[in-house]
Amino acid sequence: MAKLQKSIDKRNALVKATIELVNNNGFHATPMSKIAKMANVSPATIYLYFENKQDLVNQTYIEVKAKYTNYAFKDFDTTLPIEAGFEHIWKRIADFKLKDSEHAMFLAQCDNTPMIDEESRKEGIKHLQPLLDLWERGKKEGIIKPISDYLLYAYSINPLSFLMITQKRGAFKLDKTHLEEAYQSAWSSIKVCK
Amino acid sequence: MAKLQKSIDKRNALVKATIELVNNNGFHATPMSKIAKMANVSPATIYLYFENKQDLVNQTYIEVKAKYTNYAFKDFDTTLPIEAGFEHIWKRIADFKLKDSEHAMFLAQCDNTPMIDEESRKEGIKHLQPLLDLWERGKKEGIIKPISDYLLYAYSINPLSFLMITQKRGAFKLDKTHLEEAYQSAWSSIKVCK
DNA sequence: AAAAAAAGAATGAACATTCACTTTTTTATA
DNA sequence: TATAAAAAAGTGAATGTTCATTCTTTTTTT
Repeated sequence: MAKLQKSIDKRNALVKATIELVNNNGFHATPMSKIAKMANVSPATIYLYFENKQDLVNQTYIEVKAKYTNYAFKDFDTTLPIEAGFEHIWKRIADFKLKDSEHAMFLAQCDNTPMIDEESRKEGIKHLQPLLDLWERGKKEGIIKPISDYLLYAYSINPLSFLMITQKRGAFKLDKTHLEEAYQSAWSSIKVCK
Repeated sequence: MAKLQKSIDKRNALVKATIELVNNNGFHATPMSKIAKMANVSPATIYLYFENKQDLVNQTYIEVKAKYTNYAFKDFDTTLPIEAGFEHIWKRIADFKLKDSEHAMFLAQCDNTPMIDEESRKEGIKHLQPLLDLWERGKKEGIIKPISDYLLYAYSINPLSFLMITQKRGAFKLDKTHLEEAYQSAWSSIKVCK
């Protein structure tokens, strides 16, 4: 138990260090030695927990992605009406992206780079189902536009990544008002408009 | 003249090779030696045209960004009504992102990575002014939502990057119909809705 | 005392950049 | 216009560094 405990702590420290360094320097400039130093561990120790650097990054990605989707769909009530259900999920995702920007930033970087194995990427996408189901239902009820899920995602969810990155760069700050405006834009873009 | 000609060819070949390799392998896995090989040039020659790797990447970024905005605003008529003007720009941007996906992909990767100097990044943003002017006018006329330009961009333009990447990964194909749907979503998200 | 975990130092490969030399182009002179 | 000296462009092979990974030894746990 003590042994396991200790191990998990080190593993977590390594994952945390990876996220932090990749966020600040990019994958191309985060050597194993720095990861080890930041996690207070010898470089050799990393290899007790991970096969190699790629494995470390893949596992980190999968872990962060899971944290993201868990947060997004926590307490989601599938019986909610479409708009309320969407608003709930949207606001939780917004919350995650803007408050936990360390993790969100890491995901954004992974999602736009050939840094992650295709396999791990697929692993990470799996958990979006509840949102897809909601959209499916919304299309049937004539509330959501009958268009590809990729389009719905691109317009209603993905903009949050851009806003998060922009905010992180200090170009502007997303406050409560902006957030409500953003939500309205997201909803306008996918709802059926008369 | 002959001399200049030759130089520009090599320089272009280097820039082109950089784009291609960074697209396929990521910045972290494109060594100068490969860039040189792909451009049919000795590694040492790169340093006749660029200070170092960072400089090569920065210059490539600025060049591609300029190509993008030039394309987007070519023949733009500032006297067009708001919606028609927006549609024109939007469709040109869509055209660029989907048809010239090599360049668009490179920009997407640069925009989400600490791969580019902050200075070069600023250099690249400068040329978006015509769109911002259009929005300004649209807000005054009560046609465009009176919200931050960052929000307008996030919802009406940025989704195209996501769609381009998704398409590049082979997950789905953006055809004519999708494109019209995408435009409608973009416009719905920023227009004032009664 | 044996096994597991961890460490620091070593290894070898890959890399960005520079060096010393060669080829090509330009310029100046006849 | 032809030619030779000078300059520029280009090269392949070093150079020194950085890095991922492994090896050997030490420390901790069982």
